Amino acid sequence: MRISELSRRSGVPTATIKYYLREGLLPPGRATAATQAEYDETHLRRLRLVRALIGVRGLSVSATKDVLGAVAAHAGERHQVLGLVLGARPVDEDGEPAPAPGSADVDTLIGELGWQVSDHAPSRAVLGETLETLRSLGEEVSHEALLGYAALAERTAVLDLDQLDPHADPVDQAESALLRTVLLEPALLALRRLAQEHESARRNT
Amino acid sequence: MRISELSRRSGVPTATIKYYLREGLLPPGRATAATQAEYDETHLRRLRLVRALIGVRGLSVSATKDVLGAVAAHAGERHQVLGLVLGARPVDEDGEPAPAPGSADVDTLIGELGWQVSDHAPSRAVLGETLETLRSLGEEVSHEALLGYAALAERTAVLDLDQLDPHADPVDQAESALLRTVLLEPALLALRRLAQEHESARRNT
DNA sequence: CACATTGGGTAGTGGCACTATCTATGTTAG
DNA sequence: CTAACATAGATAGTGCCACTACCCAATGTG
Repeated sequence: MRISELSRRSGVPTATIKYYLREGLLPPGRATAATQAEYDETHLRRLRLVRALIGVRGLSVSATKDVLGAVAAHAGERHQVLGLVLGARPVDEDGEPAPAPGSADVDTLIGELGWQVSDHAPSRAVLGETLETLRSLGEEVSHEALLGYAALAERTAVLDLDQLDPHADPVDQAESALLRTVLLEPALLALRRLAQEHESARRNT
Repeated sequence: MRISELSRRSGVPTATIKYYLREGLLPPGRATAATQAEYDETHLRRLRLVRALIGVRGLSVSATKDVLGAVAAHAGERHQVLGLVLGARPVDEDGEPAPAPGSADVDTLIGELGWQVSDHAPSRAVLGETLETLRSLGEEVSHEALLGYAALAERTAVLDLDQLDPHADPVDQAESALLRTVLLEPALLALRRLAQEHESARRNT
């Protein structure tokens, strides 16, 4: 199909599609001539995926590019992909591992839980920073509470992985995992909010 | 204290503080003269809170204003506050309840769980939209899985509420709840990512 | 009473996600 | 075969947002 059909079927203006092509969010079509290119279903799917990541989850264009790049680079290594980027901190100038400043607290917690995660997982830093900020605002999260949250996170992760189709090919599986990891985030937070409202009402009897 | 001290103690430039004052994120100081106003510790705390919501959680300035306004308006009605705005959809032009398009799925789920949440909780819509988007991408979340996530969300909420100090005054309690609800979000998502990486590695033996 | 500081207001900046326009081709209906 | 229309690719422009810089009259301060 040509760009106008891609646009019509996705609801995304052609100008925006061209923009995504320039930014590398969408692979170029197969050029048939100097001013003609052919797109297929994979482009359409990718475009919808990009829109979902940007629109539903609120990722920036560059973060979206990083995420998609990570999936492409590590497809087949599911756990790598799952631990990756996403919320992520900008990497060092030189694009290297990034020191992972992860506070001692976080390291201790992960050790206690027996979790095996790579040293430079950006989530370590996110976790550390968030807890540090809360502490500075006088809202320390106790170690026990943290263990409780971690246990629930672990069960959530089990649920996440149970939903992957083990027969799908690695690339599809990685993409599916990505989609569910990232796009379910707003849903999980919404569930928490609703549960809080319910629980709070319950306690106030 | 005067604005320069507020700036020095918070690390926020005076120009930015003035901006927040204009935007209503920070209440004006007590004016002592035409070109002089006095700020106190509550301003400092509020300023740090604003910075945390914007910086750590990534809320926009206007969303931050809405959140803080909601807390002020509903302090004392903890469950109202907890269910409120936050991630939120922009309200209708007229600022009314907003129809809450919440899909039938979501209503069913909430009914099944026996949760008591207000009809116009924005989280309903967020949840519905997210699930709908995933479905359109061919990643349907089964009803059973959703029930599983909801159960975990409920336990998370219990943990959240357990950490509130029942002796604190309602306003402080509402603020504390807000802080923990909103600021813990990145931390909870980070825990999920780490848990996914661990669980995925574990399964791959 | 000289002078740096402040409150309040207005205008400017840089980044981001598009969006519009232009040109040199291509395609296609008649 | 050609006139009308649709690209691809490039460049420039737009609107919004979160600041940021500057200006002024009015202070407070040594």
